[in-house]
Amino acid sequence: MQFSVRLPVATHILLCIEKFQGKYKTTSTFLAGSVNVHPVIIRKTLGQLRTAGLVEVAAGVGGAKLTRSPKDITLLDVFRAVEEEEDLFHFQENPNPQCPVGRNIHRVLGTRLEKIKQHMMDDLAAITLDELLNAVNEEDVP
Amino acid sequence: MQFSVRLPVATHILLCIEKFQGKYKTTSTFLAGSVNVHPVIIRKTLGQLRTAGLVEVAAGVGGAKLTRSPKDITLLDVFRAVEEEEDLFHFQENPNPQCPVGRNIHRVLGTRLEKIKQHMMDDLAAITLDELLNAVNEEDVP
DNA sequence: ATCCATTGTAACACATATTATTACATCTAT
DNA sequence: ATAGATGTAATAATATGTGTTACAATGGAT
Repeated sequence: MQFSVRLPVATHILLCIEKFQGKYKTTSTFLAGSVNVHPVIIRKTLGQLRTAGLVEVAAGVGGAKLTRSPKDITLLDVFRAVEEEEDLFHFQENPNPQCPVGRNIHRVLGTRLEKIKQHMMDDLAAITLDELLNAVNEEDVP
Repeated sequence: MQFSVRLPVATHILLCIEKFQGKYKTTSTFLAGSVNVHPVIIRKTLGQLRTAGLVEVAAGVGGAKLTRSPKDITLLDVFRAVEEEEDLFHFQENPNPQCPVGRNIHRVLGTRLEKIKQHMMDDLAAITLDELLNAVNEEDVP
């Protein structure tokens, strides 16, 4: 079990948009060439990022740009843009209410797993696009 | 995207096994009645827990018991028993190596996401079956 | 020794989520 | 108007998760 490729792909897209701003027109086809996915996947993901207010896409003419500084965009913003808001773990629907374990498991385990998810969100919020871009620029191994 | 029901179900099973030890024979059918899943799901999960060395199952006669104290079983043990060992996020296979973002994204983003997964594992390791059982016993709302 | 409840496991069915692809209406600078 | 681009729906292919049936193997009880 692992999270889908959407967060990594969306992050890749955002990094490219910023990195190539002013140098290339960052169209879905251009971005697809770097990420190596179908341009429609790029457009769908850009749509999610646009809905989340992270990018502006030039309809018709093409190309995208960030709506704010990479310093002010975190992986949590990206995560929320492309993933559903839900519990980290899926719970069994109808445990037996006549069993002391069955009638308490969701609350007892759920509250603890919720904290773990919160930690994950905090960790994602601590990573900015700016940090990633600097790492890409500085640690580039061509 | 969320993790499957396996960790919660496996935890439920372990709690029942300990809670009802000596009072009921914890067969797959008995456990299935508390969790509310098909007995075969219970047997499969018990098989994973057995492989991980967390439980002993009495073949033929039926019933299961923990191999060690609930104090010494953490949710990380359970997680590892029922989930594959893999990255938290799935990465795109072949990003463009000629693009500075494409050729660095996996390393730059991957190392950071790996730390997040490690935090998650640490959090899971801090929760024992004993703690959960106490919570179930003490906070029981019949 | 046989019986019977139970486990272990394979096989299959089904639903859902993910990713890839095609198609096409719409948009906008030129 | 045209050309290149986006937005989005529809579809397909694949993978994963979950439910179910079936049955051989196990081991205590009789």
